[in-house]
Amino acid sequence: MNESVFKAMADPTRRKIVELLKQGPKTAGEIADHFTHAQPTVSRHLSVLKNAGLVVDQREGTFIVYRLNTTILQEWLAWLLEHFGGDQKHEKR
Amino acid sequence: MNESVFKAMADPTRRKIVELLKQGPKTAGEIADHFTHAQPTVSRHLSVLKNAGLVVDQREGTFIVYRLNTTILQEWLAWLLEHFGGDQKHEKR
DNA sequence: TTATTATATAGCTATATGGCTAAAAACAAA
DNA sequence: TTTGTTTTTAGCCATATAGCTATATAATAA
Repeated sequence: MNESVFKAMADPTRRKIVELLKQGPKTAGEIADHFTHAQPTVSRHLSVLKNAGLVVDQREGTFIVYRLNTTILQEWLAWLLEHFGGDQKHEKR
Repeated sequence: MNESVFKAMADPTRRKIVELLKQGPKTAGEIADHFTHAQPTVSRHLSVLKNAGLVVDQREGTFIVYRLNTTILQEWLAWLLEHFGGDQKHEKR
C-alpha cells in the first residue's frame, strides 16, 4: 500500500475533503468554501490528495472539478482490514 | 475519532509494530530487534502509539511488555469504514 | 486587448516529525 | 552498595508539514 495514501489521510482537512467528495464531484472553489482556510491552503491539500491518487481533477472551462478515486480509497480500506482487522487468535502471551 | 490515532498509524514503523503486537505482547527490546533503527528511536515510536491509546505497557521486572489495545484499533477501523467505506450512491454529478 | 474569475504555484514562517547519541531511571543480582 | 540490564528521556539536527500572502496561469467575456 502506498505510503502517501496514509500521509494524505492523516490530515483532518483532507479527510473532510474526501468525505465531501464522497457525495459527488466538486470544484476546487466549492471545496474551499467548506473551510475557513485560505484558498491556496485548500489547493495544496487537494494536490496532496491528488499525488496520493485519492482524487483526480479535470478542467471544465474556468473551473477544475475534483472527484474521488473510489478505487484507491477502497483499496486502502481493504489493506487496513487485511492487516489490522479481524481477531488475534494466535496470541502468544 | 482521535486525531492522534491517525497520526500514529501514518508511520510505517509504527504500523509494523502494531502488526507485531497483533501476534501477541512483546517487550520493548523484542520489538526493537525487528528494526534497524536505534533502540531509543523505537522507544519513541512506542510512546507515540501509547499516547494514541493503541498500545498499553506493563512493567515486568526489568522488562516492559507492550500489548495491543485491540479496542482502539478496531474502533479506528470501524470509524474509517463508517466514514469512507461503502458506496457513494448519492452522487450529484 | 483588457479585465475578470478560478485556481495553482512560489516563497516564506512556524511547528512537527523522526532520526541519532548520551544520559538518566528502574529494577535485579551480587 | 555496586554492577549490569532494560528502557526511557533529554537534547540535538535535518527534513517535512501546514499555514499564510503575493504572484502566476488559464480560461472566458467584454
